[in-house]
Amino acid sequence: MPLGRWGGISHPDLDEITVDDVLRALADPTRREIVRLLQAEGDRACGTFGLPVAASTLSHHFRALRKGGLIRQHDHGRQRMNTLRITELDTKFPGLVAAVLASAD
Amino acid sequence: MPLGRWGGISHPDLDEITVDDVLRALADPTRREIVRLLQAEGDRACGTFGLPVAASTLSHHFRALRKGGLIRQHDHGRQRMNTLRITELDTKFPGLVAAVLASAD
DNA sequence: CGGTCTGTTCGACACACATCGAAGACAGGT
DNA sequence: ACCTGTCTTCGATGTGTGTCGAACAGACCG
Repeated sequence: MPLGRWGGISHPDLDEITVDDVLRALADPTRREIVRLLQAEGDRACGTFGLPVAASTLSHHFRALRKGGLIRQHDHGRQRMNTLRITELDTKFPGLVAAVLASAD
Repeated sequence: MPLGRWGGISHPDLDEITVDDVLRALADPTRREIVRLLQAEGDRACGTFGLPVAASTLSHHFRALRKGGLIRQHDHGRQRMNTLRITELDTKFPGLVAAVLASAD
């Protein structure tokens, strides 16, 4: 009996997040694009990014961002909302995310 | 007839360096350590980092850093010197490398 | 020239990862 | 109850990458 959208989404504490986590998460262009859109236009559901990848791939990227501490997720009806943890992250890695976001791909 | 240390080491122009190159290069802890030591203690030869990896692995990492635009190399006698391209990089990706270097692993 | 030191190249290997389609889980609406 | 819309999980696949040892190239020194 496989489980569907389960788990009460788990987010790492700020203390647990390493620079390695963050850099590995940001080392993918699709994920950087997600983070950029979140910063530019605010919170949004997983399906509302117009990215040229399959839904399952998208899901994989969102998990990577969540485990890397880049985003926070919470369910809202049938959609899953994403929020940038940029303020938190900036206290631990000052300027890191901002510098990446400022750099066009 | 394999070639040895050949090629007149090739470095990418600043224009060619993408944020993807830089982030992929910095996404490895060994390479981050190399960059940190270069920033902290200045230019040095490949063999003078006390890193727990084989020489061939080291060589692989230096090439990754060079192709990613992070360092510049030039031969000096039998050793190869490494220089951080931090000033150059900072004009293109302001604060990026500094933010990474400021974050302890 | 022969030996040594430094660093690179070459395979080979294991593992991580981006990608996809198919199937499943849940929430809402009809 | 059923269908639909949204997202996740699973399994498979291809590609990338970190690691190593062995062999090689070139510089220096005796």
